[in-house]
Amino acid sequence: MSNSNEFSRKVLEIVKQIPKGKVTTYGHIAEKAGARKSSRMVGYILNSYKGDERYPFHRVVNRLGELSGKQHFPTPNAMKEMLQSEGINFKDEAVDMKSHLWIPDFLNE
DNA sequence: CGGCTGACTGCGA
DNA sequence: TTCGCAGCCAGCC
Repeated sequence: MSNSNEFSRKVLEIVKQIPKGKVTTYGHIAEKAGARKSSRMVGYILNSYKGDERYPFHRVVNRLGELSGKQHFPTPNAMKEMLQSEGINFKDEAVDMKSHLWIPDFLNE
């Protein structure tokens, strides 16, 4: 299997594991998927799967907690509303990373 | 075939 | 502290 397919498979697998009420970052996903420097590819992959309700893409934010992917949801506020309905707190337009950051766990493939 | 873009990030000036 | 840039690389002209 090609590296790119393997990478996207891992990325999607990790996204599915993000617990409700938590978020993680493109960088952490990329690192766990085996390509630390390809955080940008993570967003690219999510974009190609957007609309697929099997994955909680709204739980992926940038390293500052900003909703950099909100433009890709049906409405501009959809992403923030989904997160808030899961109990996530915001400081302005950014997720409170200090209490909601979830880091992919190596014990939980 | 070549250039540009993008749901990002870390580092150096 | 803020700002620019290289690295990443699959798609779309």
